[in-house]
Amino acid sequence: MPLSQIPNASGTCPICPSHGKGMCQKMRVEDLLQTVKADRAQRTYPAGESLYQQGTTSPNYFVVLEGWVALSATLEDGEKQILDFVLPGELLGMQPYDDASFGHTAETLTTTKVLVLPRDQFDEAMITDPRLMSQVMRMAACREARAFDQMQNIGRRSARNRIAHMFVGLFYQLKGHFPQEPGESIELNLTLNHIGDALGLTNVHVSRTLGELRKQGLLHLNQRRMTVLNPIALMQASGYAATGARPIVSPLRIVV
Amino acid sequence: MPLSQIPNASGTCPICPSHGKGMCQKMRVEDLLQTVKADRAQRTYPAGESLYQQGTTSPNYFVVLEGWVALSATLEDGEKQILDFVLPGELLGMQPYDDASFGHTAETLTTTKVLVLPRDQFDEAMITDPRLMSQVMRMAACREARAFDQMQNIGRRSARNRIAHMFVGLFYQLKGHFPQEPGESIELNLTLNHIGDALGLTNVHVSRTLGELRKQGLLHLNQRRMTVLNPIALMQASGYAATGARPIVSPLRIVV
DNA sequence: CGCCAGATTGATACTGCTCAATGAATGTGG
DNA sequence: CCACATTCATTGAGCAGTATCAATCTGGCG
Repeated sequence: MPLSQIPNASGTCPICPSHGKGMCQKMRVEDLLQTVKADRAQRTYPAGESLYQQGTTSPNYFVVLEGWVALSATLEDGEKQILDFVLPGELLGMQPYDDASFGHTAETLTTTKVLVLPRDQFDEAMITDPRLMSQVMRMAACREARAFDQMQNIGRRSARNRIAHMFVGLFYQLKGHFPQEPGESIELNLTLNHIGDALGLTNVHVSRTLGELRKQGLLHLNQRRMTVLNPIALMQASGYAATGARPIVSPLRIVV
Repeated sequence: MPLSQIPNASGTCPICPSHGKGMCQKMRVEDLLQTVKADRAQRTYPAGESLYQQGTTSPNYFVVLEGWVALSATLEDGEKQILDFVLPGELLGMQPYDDASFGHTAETLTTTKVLVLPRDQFDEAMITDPRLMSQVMRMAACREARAFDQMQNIGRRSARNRIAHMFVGLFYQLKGHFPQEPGESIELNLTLNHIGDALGLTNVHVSRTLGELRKQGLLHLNQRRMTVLNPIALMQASGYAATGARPIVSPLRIVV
């Protein structure tokens, strides 16, 4: 039996390429809690706090239920790199070794509601229920793929194209499709500093480049809302148009 | 029972931070084959071939037994980014969805011996044997961590420091410890182009920067052999000295 | 109203890239 | 074993893209 056909999650998600084949799935929080045999422990964080910090360990996994979380690392010289944005439905806290300390910090960008899952119980549940483990494994593979995508973006694209790529990726994650009509917009809970830290640029340069994109009529960013003006040109700049590749969306989302 | 204590792999590895706690393990190929119920199918590739290619699917997983493999992606404009170097003992071919196509190419840098594992059988084995799956999951988490490390390197360090970081990381993976004595050396099966593609630099700039590092007496690269001249200064430049973090080594290695 | 974080803009410096020429090493066929 | 081709590395000159520093502007909020 292929991993994908393990019957566990209920419902399919309309976004991912494997739509309808049972791979991209939604799991209900209560089903998860039952599998893990854990009580519902929800916690709400204001913007700007950390779920866990670089260099520490945590006895919990977290499921993001609402809000945006950024994974970031601070280097020896104080430079910060944002590694990934985590949107609702994803699981945080996986580690290569049980006692490993985190190599990055998970900080909230908005008010964020998370589900707290004791590590012991969750690990135990994965052993007794391979269906769960296989889904977590897929999620891990997905995160690697997203990290690879980011590496290409940072390493090999111009500032202009980096921004376009990131924005289109987030657009797709949030809306479930590529930008098509002029005027479509998403809410970006990000400052220019966040964008710069994610893309290996300074906030100053992000500002200039956004101005350019604006002037060229590709997109518009104002008050944390990004509006697409010219979807064709934006897709072109993002790099998604040429390859036909799609942004990577987690194969599993955990929902209330 | 913590995931780490699932008894499957035999032997511990002397490298990783969890040494001796049963987490970083070696698994023998014959044990793996027995678990997977697969025949021993080995294949040898000359340097410069691909195990699988970006945009395609593969019905196999691969275990690298000997040689170096690079994971790389080519962008719409032909620019190439090397995403990771895969050394012997690691498993390749995990995917977020069953029918997903690869977002990157796995190409051999040297003559490479790999073990070929049919995807169906391996997936099946992971379901029936959670011990195996848990180890693969850890490996996936490790790969994410390594990707994160690379992102920091590319996004936020100078060319000089990027090179130092990468070389120290590879040194650690190969030798099991940080450079300590002047004169210690490793074989890097890489051209300057490979190094540049991994670090988001041009081969020209890598050449210049290596010249500088040489002149400053940190290290020396010649005929694919990197010799450490000043371990202290090199560690400083690599960023490992300041944070105390260690290069990420896979928690599982599959050996003959 | 005043404060403050975030965004914008300008001037200047620097890092790393491009293009191009040359040199060194490696491989190939005769 | 040599002549040649090919790939890889080095070096120089000039340029492009991004950073830095600093000043100013804007909008939200106590």
